[in-house]
Amino acid sequence: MKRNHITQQDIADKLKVSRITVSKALRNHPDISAGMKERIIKAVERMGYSPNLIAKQLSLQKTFTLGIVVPDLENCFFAYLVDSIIDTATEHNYHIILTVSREKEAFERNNIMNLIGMRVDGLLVCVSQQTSDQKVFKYARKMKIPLVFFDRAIKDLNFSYVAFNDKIATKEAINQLIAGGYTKIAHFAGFSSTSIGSERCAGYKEALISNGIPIREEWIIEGGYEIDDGIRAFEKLWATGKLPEIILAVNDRVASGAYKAIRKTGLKIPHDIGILGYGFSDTAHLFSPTLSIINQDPRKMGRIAANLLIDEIQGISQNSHTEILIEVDFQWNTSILKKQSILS
Amino acid sequence: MKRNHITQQDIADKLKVSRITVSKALRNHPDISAGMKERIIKAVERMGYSPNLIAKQLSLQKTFTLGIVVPDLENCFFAYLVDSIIDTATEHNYHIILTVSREKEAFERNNIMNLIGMRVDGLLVCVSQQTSDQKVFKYARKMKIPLVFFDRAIKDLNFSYVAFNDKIATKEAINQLIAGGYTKIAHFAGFSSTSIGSERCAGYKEALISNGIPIREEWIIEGGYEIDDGIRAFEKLWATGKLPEIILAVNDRVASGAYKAIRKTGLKIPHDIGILGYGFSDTAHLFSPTLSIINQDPRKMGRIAANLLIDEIQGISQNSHTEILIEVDFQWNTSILKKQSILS
DNA sequence: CTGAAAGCGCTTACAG
DNA sequence: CTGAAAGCGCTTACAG
Repeated sequence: MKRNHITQQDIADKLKVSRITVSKALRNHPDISAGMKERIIKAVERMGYSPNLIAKQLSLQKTFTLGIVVPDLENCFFAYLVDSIIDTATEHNYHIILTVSREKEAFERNNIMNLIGMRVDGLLVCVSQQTSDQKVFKYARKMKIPLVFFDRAIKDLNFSYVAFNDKIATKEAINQLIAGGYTKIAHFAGFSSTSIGSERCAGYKEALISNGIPIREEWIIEGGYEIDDGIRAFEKLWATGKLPEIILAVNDRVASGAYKAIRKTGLKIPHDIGILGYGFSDTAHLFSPTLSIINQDPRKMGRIAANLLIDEIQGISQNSHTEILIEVDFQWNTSILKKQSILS
Repeated sequence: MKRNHITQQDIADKLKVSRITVSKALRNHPDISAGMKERIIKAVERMGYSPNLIAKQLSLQKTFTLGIVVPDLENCFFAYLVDSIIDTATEHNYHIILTVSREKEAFERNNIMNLIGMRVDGLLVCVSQQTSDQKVFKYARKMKIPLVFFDRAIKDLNFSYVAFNDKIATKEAINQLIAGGYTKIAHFAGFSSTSIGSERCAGYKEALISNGIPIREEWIIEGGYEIDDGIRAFEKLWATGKLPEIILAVNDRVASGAYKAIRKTGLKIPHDIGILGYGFSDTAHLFSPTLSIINQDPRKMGRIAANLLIDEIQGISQNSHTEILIEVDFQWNTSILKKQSILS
């Protein structure tokens, strides 16, 4: 199927000038007279000219395109994040080529090589959980392609990265709960083998210890990251017969599972038991009662990562090894009761 | 900042052959001997050659890239949809350039013109709610760029489109509820000015009428599409003192608002009142109890739309004006009680 | 103020 | 089996 695109040459022919004149006029080059520019602009509109950016990119050796690799767009956190990256990129006149790795190392490698082939000006990568081979990243480094990791990073490669300060945020949130009069806090944890799981759990433990509250191992229930894991975790807790005042769930899906399991027993949230999760505002408000969260704002992360990358591309931030840990705030919603001492 | 990319010429120089030989060897052209191919492949790996796809695209006049325009990626429905488009595109070796219109006509136009400038092989567009000017779409048509609308379409332009069959799905779902013994069904509607709002409401009314159930205007509460609209709608309903058995909420956010407002009154879902929403499985299961839905599967829509577009690009489906209405199924989850008559 | 030349990195006929 | 020529649509020095 033949397309109908007009070229600068076509315009030049029509106007009986050289195509260089057209090219210059379109870029508002001082060489060209105002009158000629006007004639050319008119012709461009009349003829429906759309500049071939591919050709422009090839000749400029710059694509004004950023490549993104996310593990999974079905995770709404990443959707918000990508949305925010697109916002920031668009502001700076960059396009976005989006790829998904499905948490598979092979896909990730493929995606990155493809993006390099497309000669993106820079890469924004959240590494898959599987990734162990650093070859493709070393290749990007060798090719001097600016790359910024977000959310998850390979630390020993000296690329810039942006992440949440999970441990500190967790400690801070638990401190607030304790200050609010709570002492019995359980944790539905992820796997200690993942950085998310271990960081969050470490924050939980440290907060308790620093407040002189003994850690009860039976209140740390390692499970996973899905709804069913939250259900199972609560069932396990329920079976012990000793309930905490608060459950800290490792993410919102686990929190949702906890909601379901709690409801089944007839207990009421927040009156009989409170829940705290990690997540972000929009999802938290879908819950009823609204889920209290250690609030990890994906838009903030997206904006920071994209700006960092664009700065590196434009050579503003010279030596590409910046580490940014985003502060996370605690959002106390209706899934946890405020005790009297707090209200006053 | 200078990149370090190797070109075919570099490889040719190293091997003392012509760059055409290299080009042919890389495309596995029969002209080239097996021995030479092997030497070249080796050199490619040793030297870290990554083919410049931009140059390839320019010379082939084909980019193997699809352009997407969605109104908003923060709507998880679109996130799932884009994810599925990427899946399908990747299978067929297409890249994705993703743009977001924020429901703004000007952004949409800009995005499309940019994508055409990037010479995407085809466009996948969900038009913004604002869009009234068809100029940019007529331009795409004139340029013979394959375009497929999804979810929302401009019908009188003869482009292909894929949408959900909202009206029929609604009727079917309500029929099932009625067959299950329910007759008192209220509708928290969107705006009748939007196609989504009017289609769904029309399906609701037709189902009641065809079952001989009178329509009670006070049970059709027009509001909006957000959580707060669901809260307000239930408060209005509650104030009348006459509750239905089931509420049909125009989407999952409105359903979530209804959950909250219902809980506040002390009523229990599903025992005192049941809820049915439009949405998709993953979000529905976050609710507790899980939300019954008229199940609009975004992945299905994404896959169908992408395949349709790719077929048109490859000239398989010749005359680009296919309309596909996706059948929607009813997913009966725990937010609606199954009455005895159904269970048996 | 206008234009001819050379180049970006690839590919596709064509000739030998 | 190998390579020289022309082209994709743009841009950037350079010369007049």
